[in-house]
Amino acid sequence: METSGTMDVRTVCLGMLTDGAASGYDLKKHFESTFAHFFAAGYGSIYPALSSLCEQGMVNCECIPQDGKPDRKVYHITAEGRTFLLKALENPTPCHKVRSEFLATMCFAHLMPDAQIEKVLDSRLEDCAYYTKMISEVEASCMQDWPPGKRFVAGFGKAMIEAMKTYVEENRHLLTEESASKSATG
Amino acid sequence: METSGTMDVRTVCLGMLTDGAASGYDLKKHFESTFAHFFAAGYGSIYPALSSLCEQGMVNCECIPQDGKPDRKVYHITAEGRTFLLKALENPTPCHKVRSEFLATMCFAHLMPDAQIEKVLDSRLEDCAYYTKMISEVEASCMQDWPPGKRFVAGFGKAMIEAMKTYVEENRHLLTEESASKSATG
DNA sequence: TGCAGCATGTAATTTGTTACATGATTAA
DNA sequence: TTAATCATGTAACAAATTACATGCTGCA
Repeated sequence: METSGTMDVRTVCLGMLTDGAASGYDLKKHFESTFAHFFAAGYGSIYPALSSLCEQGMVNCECIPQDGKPDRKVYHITAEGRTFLLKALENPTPCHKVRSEFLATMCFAHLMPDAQIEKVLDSRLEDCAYYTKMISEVEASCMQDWPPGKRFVAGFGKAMIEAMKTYVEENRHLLTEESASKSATG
Repeated sequence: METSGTMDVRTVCLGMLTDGAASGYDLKKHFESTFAHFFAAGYGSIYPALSSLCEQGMVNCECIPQDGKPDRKVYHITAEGRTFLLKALENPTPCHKVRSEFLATMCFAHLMPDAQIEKVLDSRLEDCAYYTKMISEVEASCMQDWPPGKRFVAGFGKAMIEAMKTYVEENRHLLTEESASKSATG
């Protein structure tokens, strides 16, 4: 039985190309903006992904010569590519995985000095602020062009980041000595 | 310059052993319960991690013979292991990564039939329910033994999952034809 | 003078997943 | 009798990260 595919870097690149032809460099920008909060990919996976899609006829490559720079390679999705993408989208239970070294670290907060814990929490809040700002910016610049799915996804990101920020702010006191002595004496 | 380590499977296993000696099989249970919402690891990474920690003197292995079953190998953290763990915890900016094939799929919802979108959303809510229940159960059974960090982490998981559930329930209507025709006619 | 941006790619390495391999005990 | 739990591990594979490699343009 042939199962429906997974949304790996290849397939996400293919999906991005349904919005219009683009180069690997262009796709990287999407991974750094709209997709940044839930799907990471660097040139080291994007370029091989596009080559492989090309070999398999999922995309066509248009080489645009440039002076000085390497040829700009603009990829267009093909009919086969669309079919393949639709198949990948058929998976009824796509995963949503979290891999958090932050939480793994906080599990052992009792082994850390308070100042160190505070730094870790502050850096997490900075990260939240970064993503919140970034999503708001991309929304402001191009949300009107987006299909409903992308709006849903951007809103999802904002909601999750906001929840993270709120939780960290409201519960960080649980992690420090101050609170330990308070609960011991209070 | 020697940078502070990362919280990979090895290091998380080492951290788990600060709670008391345990076997690979025991650690797997932690990965399936308390750590499940933010750190995945299977036997294929746990056993090699423990072997490698043993070789490097981070842990000692106590072999307990059993009838029928293979020897139970119980690992104890050593002083060097503790030093190494503390070093790993020094990273002031531990990452929190999301890899979501669910959101990647929803980006292309406009290419999917409504029924398919609904299935994907329902499966996501089921996943939320699973994690919520699981965290509540482990909290009920052993939260009193936990250091504050673990309580913080469990609460974090519940808050994030709750936020996800709420967002999906309140915004799923944005993704279907029904809403598209409503907004076109309304 | 130097850095950021444009623009591509490969190769080595790291990391983790999946499948394979074994086999007793116990409860439904 | 059949599935789950206990209990370990390896080998092949997949996937992605990092470092390497090149080189022009334009801004500060």
